[in-house]
Parts: sequence; C-alpha cells; structure tokens
Amino acid sequence: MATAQIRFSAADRREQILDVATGLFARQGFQGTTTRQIAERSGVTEALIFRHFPSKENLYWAVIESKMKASGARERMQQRLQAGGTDVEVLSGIAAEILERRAKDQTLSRLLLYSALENHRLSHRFFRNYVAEYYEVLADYIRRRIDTGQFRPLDPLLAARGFFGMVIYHSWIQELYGGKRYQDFPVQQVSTTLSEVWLQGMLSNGKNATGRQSAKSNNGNHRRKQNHAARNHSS
Amino acid sequence: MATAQIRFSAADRREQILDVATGLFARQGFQGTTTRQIAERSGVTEALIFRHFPSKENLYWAVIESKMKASGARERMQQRLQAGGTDVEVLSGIAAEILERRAKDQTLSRLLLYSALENHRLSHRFFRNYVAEYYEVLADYIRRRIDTGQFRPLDPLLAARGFFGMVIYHSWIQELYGGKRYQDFPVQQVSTTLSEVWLQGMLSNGKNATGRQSAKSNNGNHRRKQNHAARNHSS
DNA sequence: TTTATAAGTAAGTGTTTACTTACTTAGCGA
DNA sequence: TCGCTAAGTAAGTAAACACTTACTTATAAA
Repeated sequence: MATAQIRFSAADRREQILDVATGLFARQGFQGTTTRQIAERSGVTEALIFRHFPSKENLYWAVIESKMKASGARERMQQRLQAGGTDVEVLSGIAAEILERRAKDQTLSRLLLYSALENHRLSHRFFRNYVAEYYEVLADYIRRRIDTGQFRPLDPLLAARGFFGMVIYHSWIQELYGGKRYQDFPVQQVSTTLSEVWLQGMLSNGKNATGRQSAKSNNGNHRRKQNHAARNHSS
Repeated sequence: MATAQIRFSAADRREQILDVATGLFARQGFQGTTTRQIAERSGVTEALIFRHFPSKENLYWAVIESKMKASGARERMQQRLQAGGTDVEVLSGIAAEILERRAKDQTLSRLLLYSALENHRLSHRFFRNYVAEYYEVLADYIRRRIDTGQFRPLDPLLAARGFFGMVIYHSWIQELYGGKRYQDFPVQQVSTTLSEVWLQGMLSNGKNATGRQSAKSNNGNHRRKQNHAARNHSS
C-alpha cells in the first residue's frame, strides 16, 4: 500500500541498480558496500540484484565502465584547447571546469581513487584507457608550444602532470580532506593563480629561474641571478 | 616444534601487532582488513589482539596516530629551507625527498588516503593536525619571498599547494595508478623539472605571463588585464 | 480471456565477521 | 621450588556477508 507496486522493465531496473550502486561504491568503496544496502536503496530484494548482475564484483565493474564512458572530459578539454583565446584564459578555463565539476560531484574521482587503492591490478587498465589519454591531450598542446619555442623544452607529459597535479591535488585537499572548512578558496582565484604560475613557469623567456637554457644537465653551482626588477617592499 | 615458543612482553607484542596492522590497513584499508589476518600475521590468536586493543577501530586509530608522530617530514623540510642554497636547489631537494620516500614506502600516503575516503570525519582532524602544518612551513617561506619582492604576490598557501600538488600528484600517478609501468621518470628529472617550472612561475620579473603585478586583494571581479607580453599564437 | 514470460520475492545456504569466555602455561621473584 | 601474575589460547558467540532456490505475480501478446 505504501509502495505503489509497479514493475520496471529489465533495462530500467538494471540502470536504477547501477545508479544506486555507483553512489554507494563511490562513498564507501567496494569492500565497504554490501549487496543488502544496494538492494534496500533500490527498493528490491537482493535476489533481484543477482538476477541483473552475476556477482557483486561484476556489478562493480559495470559501475566503473559506465562512469568511464559517461565523462567526456577529454573531449571537452580538447575543445577548449582548440577554441583559442590566450593561453592563460584557456588553461584557467580548464582548471575552473575541473574544480567546479569536482566540487559538485565527487563520485568519479572517488571511484577512481577507491579502485586504485583497493584493486591496483584492474585500476591500471582504468588509468591507461581513460586517464592517460586525458593527459596526452594537454601534452600534445605543450609539445606544439615547445616546438614553436614558446615553452621551455621539458618533457610534455611531465609538464602536463604538473598542471593537473596543481589543480586536482588542490581539489582533493578541499573536498576529500576537508580543507574547504579550513580555508575555502573561490574557484576563480584558484584556477587563475595556478594557471598563471604554471604558464609563466613554462615560458621560455631569456631570464628564467636558473639561467640554464638547455636543461638537460642540472648544474646548480651558479647562484640564481637576482632580478633587478624584483621589487622589495619588505614590510 | 616449528615455532620456538617464546613470550613477548606486553609492550613488545603491542608494538608488533601495531606494525602488522599498519601494513595491512595501508594495503587493504580498514574495511578490507580482518582481525583474523592481523592475528595470523602476528603469529597469535585474535583474542590476544583484543587484549591489547579494545576494538578493531581502536587499533586503527592507534596505527594512524603512531604513523602521524613518526614521520618528521615537517622538521626535515624546515631544515632544508633554512639550510640555504639556491631556491631551485632547495625545492628540488624537497621534491626529490618526497618522491623517493613515497617510492620506497607508500604506507603513510595510503593510510591517509584510505582514512580520507573511508571516514572523512576523523581524517579531517588528521589533516588539520598533521598535513596542514606541513604546507604552512612552505607557505611561510613563500610569504618571505613575496615580502622581499622576489615572488609574485599570490596567496602563499595556494602557491604551496601548487608545488606539493605537482610533486605528490605525480607520485600518486606513478605508484598508485601504475603510471610507473606506463613511463618511469627518474626522480632527478621530475624533481628539478617541476621545481623549475613552479619557481619560475612564482618569480616576479617584469615580463610575467599576465602582467598583473599588484594582486594583494584577490577580487576576481575586474577581469585580468591582458598583457601585450602574453603571446597567444592560437594555431 | 487465456497463457507464456519476465519481474520480483521469502526464506533460506554456508561462510566470515568482530569480539568473548573460560581456560592453560610460561617465567620471574621470593 | 613454589606460586602468582601476565601471556597466550581453544572454542565458542550472534550478526552480517555474498549468493541461491523455489516460489509468486504482474503484464502484454495471442
């Protein structure tokens, strides 16, 4: 009486279970989530779960795979990189999107983290098929800038990781470790600041941090030349 | 016969159990580790575990707390920052130490991540008492550089997170997601490259990426003025 | 209206879980 | 050497676990 008994089609029910399981696995991990919880939240019995998915593990991978395909983050970034605008505009736009998406919905990043911690074997495939490609898009962008001499000749993949590292790590600290309560930075400030730092760090102007131009060997024996333009308004 | 039966003192046994539990919790998380596993690997029965620790959860927090105190990472970084040398030397030294330690032993970082994912309430305290202080040390260093005019006037805490983000995120990808197998970067290259990028990005030379010089207040309401020096060759 | 089929369930299965109780034994001080 | 204390265990407990079996019922095509 309380529950109007309607029957879902198999496809609809499958998707509903998948949705419920996604939320639970993201919040509690594979080990921390029980099939009973999934059933309860789906409003069905456990038996039905096992009719749609042969095992809990199978359901887990169905969740991961569906999230993998749904994202489209790579395509959106590719568009931003091709759309034009100044470098700092494009980069801080990408950073802002990452930060905003993660602030709104952590399921994808939590699933990825949990799967990496709980089951490193299969998460490697996840990483290779999904995350690595994402970096490659920015790495290509960097490679072109290096070829035209605008960026310093550094490893493009490493440089790309540096950019994402700044942004994503900040987001983790805010959302995961509760840094948000400690100090909540506005997205605009974070994305522009980090993008500016990274971008200026990548540029190949005559006066760089070390005076070293071809950075193959790291001979740090000569001191950093103090820039005369550096104002010192010491308080 | 096989096992020479010797008795540990209570203190020794407690520490041994703590050691075993640390490894297991780091690898498998709280939910993924059973008291039976801990007992077996310690060579005792479960009952003894519960004589030393009133509950599994209590044992877990004993593990976290002991790891928290043992690290000493903050002190070591503080020493490096005070010891002198060029900025890039100091920073890449810090980066290299982080990367090397993490490559050798992931227990601390895995414990931290697991605790953040599994139990966000208590991991916030962990973060506040331990990790936040760590950032604060570098933030102080940055603040001084800003005051003397060497660094651009950016939020010091945000800039510090940017640096650690580059380094720690790279380490996560290498160790956690198996990026190491994908492409293994030597520690020296990573630490110097990332440090150089970050450092040059922080320097306040005349020609920076955006042209914004006085950014004490982070009011993002007026749009970043586009500098003529900022090249945008949109391809 | 009948009926085949697919959606759904009640009530289990054996196993594993964190934790307990009642007992045994090693080892050290007297 | 004797006896007490602390180290350690065997054998449980109830609850929770993933998963199964045997059954019921809604629904749409004939």
